[in-house]
Amino acid sequence: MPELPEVETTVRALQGLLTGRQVVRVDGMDWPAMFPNASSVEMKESLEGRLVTGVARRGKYTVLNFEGGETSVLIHRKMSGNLLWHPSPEGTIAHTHFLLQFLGGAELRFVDTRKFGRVHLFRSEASRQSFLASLGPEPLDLGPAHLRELLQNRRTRIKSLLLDQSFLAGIGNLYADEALWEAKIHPRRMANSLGRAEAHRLARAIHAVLMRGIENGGTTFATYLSAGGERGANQNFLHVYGRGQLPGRAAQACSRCGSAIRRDVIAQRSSHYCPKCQRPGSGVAARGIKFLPQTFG
DNA sequence: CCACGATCCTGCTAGC
DNA sequence: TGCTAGCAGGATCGTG
Repeated sequence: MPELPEVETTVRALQGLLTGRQVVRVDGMDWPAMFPNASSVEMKESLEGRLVTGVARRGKYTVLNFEGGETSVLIHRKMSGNLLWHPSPEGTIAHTHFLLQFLGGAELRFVDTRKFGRVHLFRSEASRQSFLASLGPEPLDLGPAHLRELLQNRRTRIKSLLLDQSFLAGIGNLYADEALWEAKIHPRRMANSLGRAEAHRLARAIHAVLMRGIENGGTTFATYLSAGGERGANQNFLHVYGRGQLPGRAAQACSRCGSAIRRDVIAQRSSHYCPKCQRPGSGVAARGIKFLPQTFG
C-alpha cells in the first residue's frame, strides 16, 4: 500500500530516470476503469512524441509533467500498484495496465494486480489544479501550530482524520498508526479533544515517521516496490503496524512498555496500538462509550 | 458535519 | 490435496 514515503521514494528514483526522455509509445491500457478521464486513444494522442520535463509527488499521487507545461499525468497506486522502470523493452510482467516506452527502448510500466490504481490525464494546468484542489496540505510542510488549529473544530476520531486525504494528503493506515503510537495518542480519541501538547507531539510524530519511512526506502509489507524493483526496509522499523495478534500468532510486545500490541477495527480500518502507552483518555470518545445503549441478546 | 455500508479487485489463507 | 468462502485495503458514493 504505497503511502507518502513509498510514493516519494519511487518519485525520487523516477526523476533521474524519466526527466528529459521522449515518449515514443503509450500502450498496455487493457482496463478502462483505470483511466477515469481519458480513452486509450486520447492517452496516446496526448503523450506520444512528448518529452518528460519532471516527476513530482502530491499526496499519494505521482505526477508526470510533459513538455509545454500544460500536459500532465497523475497516477494513484492505491493498494497494489507499482511503477517499474525497465531499461529495455524485453519481457512482460503480469498485471501491467499502462506503459510508456521511451526513445531508446526503455519502459515505465504501471503494474497493478488489483486494478484499483488510477491514471488521470490533464491537458491543462487549470484542470490538474482543480483536480488536486480537494487535497489537504502536505504533512511534511505542516507545523505543530497549524495542525493544532486544524484539529480544533473536527468532531471525528483522530484516526479517521489522519486517513482523510482532504485533511492531510499522503498518510495511510500504516503511517497513521505509527504516528499515533509515536505520539502516545489512542486512535479512538476525538480530534478536538487533543490538547496543545498532544497536537504538537502528533505533528512531530507525523513528520518523524514519514521521514524515517523515506530514509528507509519505504515499507514493503506485501507488494510495494520502488522504480527499480527494490523492496523497502522500513518494515523492520515499525512499532505497531502488523504487530498485533494474528491468526496463529501472538501479539508482539510494545517496544516502549512491553504490553501486547492490539489490533482493533477503528474508523472501518484495522488499527494497531499499544493499550498502555496510548490511553483512550477522558475525551469525548471515552465519555461517549458510557452512553452507548446496552445491547441485549 | 459525521458515521457507516457498499463498491471496486485479486491474492492469500483459514477451514472444511 | 483441493476447494471455497472470507478478508484486506484507499477512495468514493449513497444513505441515515
